[in-house]
Amino acid sequence: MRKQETISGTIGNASGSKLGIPAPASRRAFTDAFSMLGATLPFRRNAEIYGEGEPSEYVYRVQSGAVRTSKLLSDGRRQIGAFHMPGDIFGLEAGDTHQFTAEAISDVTVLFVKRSIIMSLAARDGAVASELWSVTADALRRAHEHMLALGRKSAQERIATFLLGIAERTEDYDTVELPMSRLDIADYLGLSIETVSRTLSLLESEAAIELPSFRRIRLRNRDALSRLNA
Amino acid sequence: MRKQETISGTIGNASGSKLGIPAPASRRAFTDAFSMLGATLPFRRNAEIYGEGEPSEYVYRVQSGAVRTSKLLSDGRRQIGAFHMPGDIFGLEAGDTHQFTAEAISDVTVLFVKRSIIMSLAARDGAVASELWSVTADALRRAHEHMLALGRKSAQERIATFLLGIAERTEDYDTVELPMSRLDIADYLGLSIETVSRTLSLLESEAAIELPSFRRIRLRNRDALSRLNA
DNA sequence: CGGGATATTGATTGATTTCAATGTGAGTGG
DNA sequence: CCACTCACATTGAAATCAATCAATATCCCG
Repeated sequence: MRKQETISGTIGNASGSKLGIPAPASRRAFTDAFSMLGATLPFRRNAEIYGEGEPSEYVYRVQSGAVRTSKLLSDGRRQIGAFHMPGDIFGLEAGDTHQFTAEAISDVTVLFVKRSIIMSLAARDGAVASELWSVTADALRRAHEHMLALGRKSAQERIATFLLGIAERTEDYDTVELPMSRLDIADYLGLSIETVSRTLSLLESEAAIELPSFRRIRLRNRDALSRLNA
Repeated sequence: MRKQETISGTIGNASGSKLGIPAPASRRAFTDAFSMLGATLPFRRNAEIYGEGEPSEYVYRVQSGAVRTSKLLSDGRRQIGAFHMPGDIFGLEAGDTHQFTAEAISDVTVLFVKRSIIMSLAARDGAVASELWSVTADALRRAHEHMLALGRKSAQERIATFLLGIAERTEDYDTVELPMSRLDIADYLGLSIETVSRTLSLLESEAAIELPSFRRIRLRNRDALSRLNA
């Protein structure tokens, strides 16, 4: 598998990013263009959407399901840069080839638009250009936040940060439905699956969370998690 | 090897970033605007240029010297996101407040321009908007590359990646003059200073590098380092 | 030529990984 | 509907890499 990437962060709602500049009315020019121009494409669980090193011809938006973007080292070690949830843009990168691999975590539907179309649209329409920048700058902010976790946080802190981050964009404020496997979480957080598993068990034993099933986590004590969020 | 920024970002020559779109003539519209409009400001070694959480009123370009941008955890653990060298843009972020602290590593001179001016310029001039996006997308690419190092690389691999990345943008292809301390390197690579020091010594004992003085490193065997670059 | 900051080196500890079973759950076919 | 199976997850024990604790050593500065 190859990889490339685009936006990172976590599950960031790319379209919700804010401009630093007063451009309120134009905030959705790019997003709207996507909705108008985008064609729909479905992918099965684990299918590759694009691979690292491939020409980056299209830009994507998650319609339903979840997508991971990751990079591999030559010996197979993997770093997931971001999980993309519905509404998130991915595949928008500097350069002509994807720096990441994008894969479907669950069955997903994406919208896609030719990159060249996005770019020429941006060249003509300042509002589009502005939102285009915002989406990228927001991804950068999340990437930086994640660097802090990877470089300086303990396993417990990384898990706590991850859980709170996911919960933020969940309907049910307290119960998180994870679309991704433990391995995905491990590769996102720079840990082994065993450490992820052990740390979740530990947090459960401390009554910070509850694990009703593999893919479902109930946050019982946000304060405890926030404290770990350093 | 070319001047690809592979690494860690840093020191990236922001103005040299490539668009994915044919926009050759406009590549320096933003950079040029900076040169025209920017006011000069000097900072002493270790002086703070701006602090995390402060309103992000200006955008900066390094004129001379080196700058680090970093984030702190509440207990003082620090992650340096990037080192900025002459020509690099920094301080350009999503949102109205800085997500980082920027400090002078050595005595530095920076150019700065009001963010609002940059933004309205971009709104009017597609070439500026395009380069603005490129600069940010390029920073994102480096951040992602660095995430891979922080999440998945060993100490030796991180150091090798770091050295090759810095050497890429050095005049003298073989001898690297480090503007930053071991502590800065450690906080950039997510290691302790002792591990940085030990790893450099190890690489020296393997004849991959030579350490004529604290701040100077000679690369004696790039292949050995590249092998570690995974 | 000192002196403090910065860096190296050594010894030890400790968090996380790795290796190794065991457990659990969802899907399939009888 | 149940049994089987395979992928995924948990748990345990041992090994390992890097952090921490602790002295020196070196460099740059005045």
